[in-house]
Amino acid sequence: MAWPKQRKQETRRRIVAAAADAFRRRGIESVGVDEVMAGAGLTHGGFYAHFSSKDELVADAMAHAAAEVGRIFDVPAGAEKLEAPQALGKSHAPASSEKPGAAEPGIMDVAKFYLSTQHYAHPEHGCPVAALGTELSRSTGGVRRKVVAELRGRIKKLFARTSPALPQQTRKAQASGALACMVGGMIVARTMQGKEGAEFLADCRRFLESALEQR
Amino acid sequence: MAWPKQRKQETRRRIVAAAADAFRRRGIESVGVDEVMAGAGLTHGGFYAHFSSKDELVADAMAHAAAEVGRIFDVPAGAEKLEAPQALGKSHAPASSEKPGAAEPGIMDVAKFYLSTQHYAHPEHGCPVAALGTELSRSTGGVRRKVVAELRGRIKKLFARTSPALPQQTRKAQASGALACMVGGMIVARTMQGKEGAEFLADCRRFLESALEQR
DNA sequence: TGTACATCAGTGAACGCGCGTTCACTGATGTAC
DNA sequence: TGTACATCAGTGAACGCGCGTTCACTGATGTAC
Repeated sequence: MAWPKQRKQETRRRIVAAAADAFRRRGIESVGVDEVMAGAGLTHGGFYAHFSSKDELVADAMAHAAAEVGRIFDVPAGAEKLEAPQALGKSHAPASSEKPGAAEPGIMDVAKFYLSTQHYAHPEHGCPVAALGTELSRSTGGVRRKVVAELRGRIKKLFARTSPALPQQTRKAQASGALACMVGGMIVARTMQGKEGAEFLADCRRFLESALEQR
Repeated sequence: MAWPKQRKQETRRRIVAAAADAFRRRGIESVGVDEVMAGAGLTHGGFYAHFSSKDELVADAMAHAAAEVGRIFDVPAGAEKLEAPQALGKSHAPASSEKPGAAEPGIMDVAKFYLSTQHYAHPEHGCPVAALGTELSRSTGGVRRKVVAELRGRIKKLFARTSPALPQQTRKAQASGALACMVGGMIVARTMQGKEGAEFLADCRRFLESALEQR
């Protein structure tokens, strides 16, 4: 072996990160292999030393993007403090669980990060479903499998944040409905752009807050 | 003039309808001019006798698609019966305002059509935002103007369906939040596909129903 | 320690296909006489 | 009523560019001796 064995892996990771960024910023179909490779500081010819096709890259990039925001859905063990994940750090709205020992973690903790102006302003580091949802809804094979698995995981985590006192069906509806509101809210807000979009986002937060209040 | 003067207009309308169908089914970037023209029973060469560019077609197709589903957002005058629009006809869930003289028209009447299994199964005749939202969120020029105007109109109409007894801000949050839930619900459901997606949709309906209940 | 060698990640030119766009042509239709 | 003509919606070949993919080559790095 003439090269450091882990160097190729690191390059691949850099390509995946550049792809996850570019795809979320400008769309999967609009971004070519050459643009991704340039984003990773490489030339396009080397691409196929790492991936068998653009589709393989897309699948990896979606997994990478999902992992980047996945943390905000995680249910903290016990009443631990919920850290703002790096990607969406400095949210304008501190999660209520940041008061340690206060209320147990609820869906609103997630929603406040998801529907934050930070996330709004940075699709390239945000949820891949919010950035690429309708493109992904038409995807197939490995890409679609990964996306659907991610969605299932999120619903499960949101469900775990609902009140155990409620009937199962209500909890499930809250988890699904809140996810829908988050995804749709971000997509519509980003379509509107600017202040109008930011206000739409704020309304979605208010709506969810009220909808998830003690029932 | 050697040709019936309205024939060209009819052909153009046919092209726009074929485009609105194809775009919503398979995405704007994935559908070529030749595919649209074939869908209208024509050859691709004739396209530029009707449109100056593909982008002009996209703008027209989005307006056509919006009009096709726009009716379900309309506020019926007084307590008139709300007809299921042709595009989403035979919804599985009859709108509550179909009981004439009963409750005034609410957001749930819209949501039941929007989140119906009919709409779920037929993106090609459904809401363009649900079918193409993330592609549209990156659009510019005439396309984006038309889409944003459509979104504003919908929020206005949903607002008009909220209870005048509620504070303005609550009504606005309900209109925006419900729209977000509808759009995101349909996008996520269609990504999941099959029975899983249909169940997700049903949960979104339950969530909205509960969230919009008297407050 | 120093030199020749083997490896292979990355380079850059090239290929081929698809798609938006152009254009010379056709042939169906209505008009003029 | 019938025939020649003008119009122009629609045809189909072609162009050019972008993009996914391939491939012969390079040159930086570690190893052998």
